[in-house]
Amino acid sequence: MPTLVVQIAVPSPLRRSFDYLPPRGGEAAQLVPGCRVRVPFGRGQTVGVVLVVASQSRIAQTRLKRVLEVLDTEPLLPEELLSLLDWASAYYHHPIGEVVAAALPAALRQGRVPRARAVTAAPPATGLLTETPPTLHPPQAEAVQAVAAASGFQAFLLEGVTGSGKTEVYLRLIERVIAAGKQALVLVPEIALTPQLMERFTQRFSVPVALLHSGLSEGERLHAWRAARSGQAPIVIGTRSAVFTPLAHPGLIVVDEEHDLSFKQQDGFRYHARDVAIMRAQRAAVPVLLGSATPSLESLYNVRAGRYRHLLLPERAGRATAPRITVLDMRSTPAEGRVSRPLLVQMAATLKRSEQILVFLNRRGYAPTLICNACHWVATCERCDTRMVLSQRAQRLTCHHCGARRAADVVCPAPACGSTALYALGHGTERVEETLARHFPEAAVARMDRDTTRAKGALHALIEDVHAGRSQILVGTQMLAKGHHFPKVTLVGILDADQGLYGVDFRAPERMAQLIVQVMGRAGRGDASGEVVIQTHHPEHPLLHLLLARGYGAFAEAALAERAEASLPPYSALALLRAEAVDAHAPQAFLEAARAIAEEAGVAGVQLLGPVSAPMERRAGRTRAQLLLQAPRRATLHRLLERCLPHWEGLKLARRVRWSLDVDPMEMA
DNA sequence: AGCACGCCGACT
DNA sequence: GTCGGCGTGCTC
Repeated sequence: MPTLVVQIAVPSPLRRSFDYLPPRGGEAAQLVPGCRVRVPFGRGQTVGVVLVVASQSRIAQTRLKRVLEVLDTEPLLPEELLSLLDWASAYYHHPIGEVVAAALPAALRQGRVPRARAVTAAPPATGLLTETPPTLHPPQAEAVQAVAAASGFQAFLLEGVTGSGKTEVYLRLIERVIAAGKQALVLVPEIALTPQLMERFTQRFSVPVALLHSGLSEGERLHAWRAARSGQAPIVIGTRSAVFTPLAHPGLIVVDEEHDLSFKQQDGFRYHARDVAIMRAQRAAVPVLLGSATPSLESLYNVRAGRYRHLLLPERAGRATAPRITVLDMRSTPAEGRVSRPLLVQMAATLKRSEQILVFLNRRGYAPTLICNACHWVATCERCDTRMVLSQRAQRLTCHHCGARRAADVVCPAPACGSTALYALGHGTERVEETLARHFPEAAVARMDRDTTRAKGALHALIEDVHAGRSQILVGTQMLAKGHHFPKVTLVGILDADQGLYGVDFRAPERMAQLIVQVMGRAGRGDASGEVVIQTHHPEHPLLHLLLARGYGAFAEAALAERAEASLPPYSALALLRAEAVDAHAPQAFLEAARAIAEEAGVAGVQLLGPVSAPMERRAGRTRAQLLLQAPRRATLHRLLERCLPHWEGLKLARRVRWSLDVDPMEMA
């Protein structure tokens, strides 16, 4: 009988699996891929997941240790999911142990044996539906038909503005999936959007819905995870990490708001849940539906390349008219604070009609700068290359990058100044709220940003106040733009439409366009037609122009042409090697060594850009630098990364910095 | 990443 | 004479 060797994913930052001998006794038959095992590792023990049972190892037999215990009688992670995790580990060049860990609730990661829990039998409903679905309009019916007709894997991009009925398309498809005895996995960008979707689903269907997001307790998470894995929950809704939830009978994957940046994990295992969802659907041989009013340029590119099928939902017929748009050139428009006079006039008229207003500004706090009038000293963060943001009626300074906070200065601390003429420069949501409250004393002004929604239930309370008419004006950051439906809002003001447009990030125009379109979708959802006021300092920007004159499709077309011209994604593949350290020179030194290794790797066609300082060089007391790797073809880039990583890891300098590799970076900062 | 081993300064 | 600093190496 040949000796078996078990390859195991062990939770460690090492980019490899570990080989073990089967346990003593007759447990070998239980060593099925996807089962958890307890193994000796280093000094102690740890819990790993069986990846492969092989006949031999590259490690000398004598060095192999034995599996101590098999924790599961059947695989916790099905084959389909293991293969996906393996792909993700290779694609994102992230350690398999950490990737596998991302697919398990903490309780199971720690080796707890799942106890069969008494299943509370759902009150057996007579049918699948608890409400009668509305009639589909023809484009919706066509979309449903197209996806339902897919046999096996096929990717669809469902494009439709707010109110065009994307969710109804999801519901109809899910209905079919459930009727066929299968499960639907629905991914949403944020926790805040899960209750709304949950409500739509529980209103429509009389089946259990498993909800997975970061706000759950460990117990709740485990429960939902098991309901998904067992097939007991035909509908699984979740944020990013839910893309790795095992499903007994996968039937459909939906990625709602597919363009949203929250799908990209920004630390550790930097995967993009939308892209992982595509790969998962392929492995599970099920259709995948990406929905958005403002599809990412990547997805539109995939439509062009014939990889995705484009399903378009035109604006719904019932809607009065598209919102009327006014663009204001802020270089020549009088304003009160950040709010232009024409917008104030429109606001007054809207309030008079007892309608509601959203005011959007992507900057929280009172003012982004506290400055001395006498010597021009500016309050900066000690640990970051940034200014402290003045908050809470000028009482406190906060750094939005490292979280540092202190009392606002009353006297200028600059040597030999001592002036008391310190003033707030610039405008954040808090200050705009103040401006509007002063200008419209009779109206109730509310603010919705990270600061006012931190507390549990605060977001819900704010939304309720708008719905109940207790707030007439709502000032907020981009969280305003996401999915909340306020039927009585007829005016939307965007105070800084062009923010970041001329910055370092090549995705800035795409984000601006998405934001404008999403915010426009908030205006006039009821019977009244809406108005949108866009304030900008760059009304001549060609892409902004195109967006407002001819819509998102024309914008995307032009933006893609620019990307092609500059050989930027999706016309090339990027990876970003980042490094940071308290020692100001270590990151550059590490990246230079990394670059030298990459140059010697002998992979033609990869451009190495840098190392350069990160856009904000110092953050939280660490100096940051980055090296950008760009290749016309993804395969080329991967070949290079595969060759370089073992050498990068082996660098002595690597131990002196915190470094990370970001494949398909979404933010260059 | 942890965690140990290993070789040089301030303490009982 | 020891406790402990973090540089270096290893994890099947």
